[in-house]
Amino acid sequence: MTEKEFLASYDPDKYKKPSVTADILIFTINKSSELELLLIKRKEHPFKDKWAIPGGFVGISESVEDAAKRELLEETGIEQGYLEQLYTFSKVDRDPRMRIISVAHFALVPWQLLNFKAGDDAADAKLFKIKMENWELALVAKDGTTLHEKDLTFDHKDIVLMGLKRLSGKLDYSNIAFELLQNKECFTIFELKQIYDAIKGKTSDLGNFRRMFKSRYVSESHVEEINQMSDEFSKKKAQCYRYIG
Amino acid sequence: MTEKEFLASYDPDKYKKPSVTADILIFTINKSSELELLLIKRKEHPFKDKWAIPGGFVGISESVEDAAKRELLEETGIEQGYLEQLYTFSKVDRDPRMRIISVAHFALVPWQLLNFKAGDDAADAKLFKIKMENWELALVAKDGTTLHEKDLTFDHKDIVLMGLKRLSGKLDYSNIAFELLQNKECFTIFELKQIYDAIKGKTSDLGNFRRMFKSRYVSESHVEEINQMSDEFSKKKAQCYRYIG
DNA sequence: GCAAAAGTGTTCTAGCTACACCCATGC
DNA sequence: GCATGGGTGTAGCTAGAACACTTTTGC
Repeated sequence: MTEKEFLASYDPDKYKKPSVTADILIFTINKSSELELLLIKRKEHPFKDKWAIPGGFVGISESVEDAAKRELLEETGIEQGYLEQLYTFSKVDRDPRMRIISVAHFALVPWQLLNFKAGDDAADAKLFKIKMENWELALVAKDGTTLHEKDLTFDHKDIVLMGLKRLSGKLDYSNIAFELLQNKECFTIFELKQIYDAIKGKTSDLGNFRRMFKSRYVSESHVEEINQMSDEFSKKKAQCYRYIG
Repeated sequence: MTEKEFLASYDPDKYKKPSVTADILIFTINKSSELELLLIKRKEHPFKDKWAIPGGFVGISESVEDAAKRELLEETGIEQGYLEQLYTFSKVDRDPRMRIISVAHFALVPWQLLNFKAGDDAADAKLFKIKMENWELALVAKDGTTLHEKDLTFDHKDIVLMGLKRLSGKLDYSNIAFELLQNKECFTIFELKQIYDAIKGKTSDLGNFRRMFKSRYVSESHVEEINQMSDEFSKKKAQCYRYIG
C-alpha cells in the first residue's frame, strides 16, 4: 500500500472525537489603571445566564489561533491585537454537554479599542475588575455586579488564575506590557508603570521603575525617546517614548 | 427549555471535528551526560519509515494528560515520570491524513528507567543526541543514524525546538532538573551540574554552581544533605544530597 | 502651601561571573 | 606528577529595593 493509497482510504471518523474550542481571556486596563477581564453572560444552556469566558468551537478548516482571532473579533470588534496561547484544558467532565477540550488564550487590548457588545452566544458582556480577597479571586463590574471565583462556570476559574499568573510572570521577561498602552507611539514612563502595577497588584517605586525602564527598554532599543511631552498624567510635562519592538 | 432538556437533546456530532493527539518529547540524559530525545520510526503511513515524536489519539473519555501518560507508558514502560504540557499545535495542514490538532508535551526520564521498545505504531525506537550545528538542529543516534531538522516529519521540528527552549528556560526558575537525576534520594552536586550543562549546551563554572546549588536549593530546603558520600563521579568522595521538593 | 508626578542620586544587598587556590586520589 | 573533581575564598559587576531629595505646577 502506497502512502497515496493509504491516505485515500483513510477514514477520519473511525473513532469518536472530542470537540475543541478556543477560549479567550480578554484583558484590558481601564481609565483608572485597573486590570479588567471581559466576561459574557451565557445566552444558551448549559449554564444559561451565568458569566463565562468568551470562546467558540474550532472549525474543521481553521487553526486554533484563527478561531481565537475570530472570537476576539466577534467579541470586541478588534481586528488584530496581542493574542497568545495559554494552556489546553481537557478534563473529561469539564463541560456537561459533551467532551470538549478547550485551548485557552489570552488577549491584551487597550481599553479605548475595546468596543464590545453581546455576541451571538451572549446575553450580555461586561468588564470585571480583578481583585484578590482572602486569597480568592473576586470579579467586580462597574455596575456593582460581583462574582466570586466559584461563580465562574466550567473550569473557568482555573483558566483565569493561570492567565493572571502567566501575565504577571511575563512582565519580567517580555515586552507584553506595551500591548496594553493606549498609544504605543507616544506614552510616558508613568503610564507604563500603571500597567505593571495593575497586573502585579502592587505599587512599585517610581524612581526605580524609571531606572528599570531606561536600562531594560531604552538602552536595549525596545523603546526610543520622541520629541514630544505629555501632561496627561501629571502637571509637570513628561518625556514621551515610542515602542519599537 | 430547561438545562436538562437542552443537554438531553444536544447532538455532539452536529459539526465536523478535528482529531486531537497527545504528542510527547521524551528527554533523558545518557550515561555520558548528554541530552537525548526519543524518536520512533513510523510503521504506518503517512511518513512511513520516517522518524517522529511518539504520540497517539486522545480518546473520547480521557483527558489529554491521561493520553500523554498512556503514551509515555507504552513507549517507555514508565508508569510515572515528570510530564508537562508544552503547547498545542494546530496548523490546518500539519497532518496529510486529516485535520489533527496536537497537544505537545515533554517528559523527563532518568536514563536507567528508560526501557523503550518499538510500540504498536513504531517500527523502531531510538534515542538521539541533540546538537546545534550552524544554528540548526541535528539529531545523532549512537549507531550513527543522523537526522537533520528538516528530516523530522509533520511540524515536529517546531515542537522539538519549542521543547528545548522551554526546558532550558525552566532550569532557571523551577526544579525540573532534579527529574533527570538517576536517583533523587542520593546525588552529588556534580551530577546535577552535568544535567544543567547538557540542557544549556555549555559548561558552567563548578565552584559557582556549588554556590548556586547551596543558596537556591539547600538554603531553601528543596534539597538536604544526607549522611552518605559518593565516588561515582570522581576519585575524591563527594557529599550526597536528597531532593525534597 | 499642598499634593503628586517628573526626575536624579545614594546606599545596601543579593546574585552571578571570573578567577585563584587548596585537597584527595586514581592513573 | 598530572588531570579531575571536591570544596572554599575573593573581587567585581549588575540589578533591584529602599529612600531621600529637588523641581514643576494645578488646585
